[in-house]
Amino acid sequence: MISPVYLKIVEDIKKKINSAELKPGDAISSETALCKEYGASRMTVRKGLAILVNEGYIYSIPGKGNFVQKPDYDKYIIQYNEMSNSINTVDKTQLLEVNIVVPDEKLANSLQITRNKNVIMIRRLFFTDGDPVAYDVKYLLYQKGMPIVEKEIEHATFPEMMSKSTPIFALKKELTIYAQTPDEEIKRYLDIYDNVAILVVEQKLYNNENKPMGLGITYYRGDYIKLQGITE
Amino acid sequence: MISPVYLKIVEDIKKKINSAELKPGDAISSETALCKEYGASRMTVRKGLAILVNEGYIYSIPGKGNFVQKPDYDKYIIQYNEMSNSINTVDKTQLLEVNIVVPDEKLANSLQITRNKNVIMIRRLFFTDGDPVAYDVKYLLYQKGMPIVEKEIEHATFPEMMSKSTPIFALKKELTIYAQTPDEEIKRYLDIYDNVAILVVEQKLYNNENKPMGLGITYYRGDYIKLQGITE
DNA sequence: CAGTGGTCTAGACCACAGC
DNA sequence: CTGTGGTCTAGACCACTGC
Repeated sequence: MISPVYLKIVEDIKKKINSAELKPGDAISSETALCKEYGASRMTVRKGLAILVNEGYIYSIPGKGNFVQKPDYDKYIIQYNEMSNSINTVDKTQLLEVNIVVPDEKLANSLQITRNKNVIMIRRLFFTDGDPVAYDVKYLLYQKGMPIVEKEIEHATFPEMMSKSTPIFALKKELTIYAQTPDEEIKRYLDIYDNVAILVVEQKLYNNENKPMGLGITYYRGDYIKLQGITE
Repeated sequence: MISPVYLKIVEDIKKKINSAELKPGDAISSETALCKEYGASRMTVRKGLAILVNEGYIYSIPGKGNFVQKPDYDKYIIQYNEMSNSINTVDKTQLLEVNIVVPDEKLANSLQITRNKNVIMIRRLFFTDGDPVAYDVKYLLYQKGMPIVEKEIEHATFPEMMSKSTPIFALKKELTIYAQTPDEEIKRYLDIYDNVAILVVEQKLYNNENKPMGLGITYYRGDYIKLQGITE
């Protein structure tokens, strides 16, 4: 295997950390020492260390040295949009309603607007293998370029709806996940007769000034849908 | 503001991307062009570009150039352990049972072991403000150095239990989140008389050879607990 | 072939830690 | 003061792309 020197440095130090030869808080050899050890220039050594910093293995204190970082046990990555995640996929959607509504107090608070502003409401049903698996409601602040054509809305995910009017890179999002029992309306939409729990996922979109641009709430049948997160 | 040249380069290019002046797939000025534009050496320019690559703004194709990356809409970060997440905190725990058990078929499959291996089972209750909010069950493969002292177990999170025997950096984890209705046992433990949905979070720990080392299942009262994820 | 990015060097000056 | 990391330069050679 031919590979760059800086990757060799990265691998060696990772091994030492994973095998507990180096423990959190321990100092790494200094950069000049690593230069000698690998017969490399300082920029090459620093390139390797920069990768370790980026991957969360070490951190630097100027004037002191490089040290082993305490890992973040609790950080998970979750791939989610309302129509697909790492386990489930929605294969059919049905548009129930597109309307301009006046927000109630809770919604106005959530979107940080006054109650005299109008909001676009979109209600949809999601299906997998012919079964209704989720009831989806979205509230969007109206903006120029916003899609109000039904064909554009029916199959779009939340960021896709917004990206018509806001540059995609500028969007920040927030997920809130909880469980609740279904009300009568949701039971009707999701064909629920027994006792089934609902997994609720709220998506909130912000623009780059941290102003809320939209709220989406998706009610999944708890016996059909699972979410999954993994560590890096 | 005094700041390094490479950060100036990063900010300038980010601005162009966020304002949609540069769109996904577009080429960035070549490295030599950026050198002239900023009067900087190539290593300095490349340091800036490396940051943009790392943050997911651009990607490189050797021999061709640097290009604007299509952002990953659907990636969320979630901070979770069974006792605290970004919204809720457990302030009291009660150890119900520590025992050696023989796994049933489902558990044996999940841990990829044969049914004649013994497994440590730990059952706990979690409280917030005096109310029982979660019922927690863990199954651990027995290993040398494993804590079987009740005091060590009662307040420990899952990775803490394992880190006594496995280097912490070597642990990979997986979360599965779903909703279900409580069975009688859970209703009893969580003081549930009405119709309350349960938010179930399964944690699975793997060592660095991707061998399962433990399974944890936490049953949260749906009316008490929410999880939250954010985009980077 | 010229232009691109990927790796690497052997220096330099700076700010900061700690003695 | 020495040793540390942070920034930066002005070159170099390589492999790859596309004409």
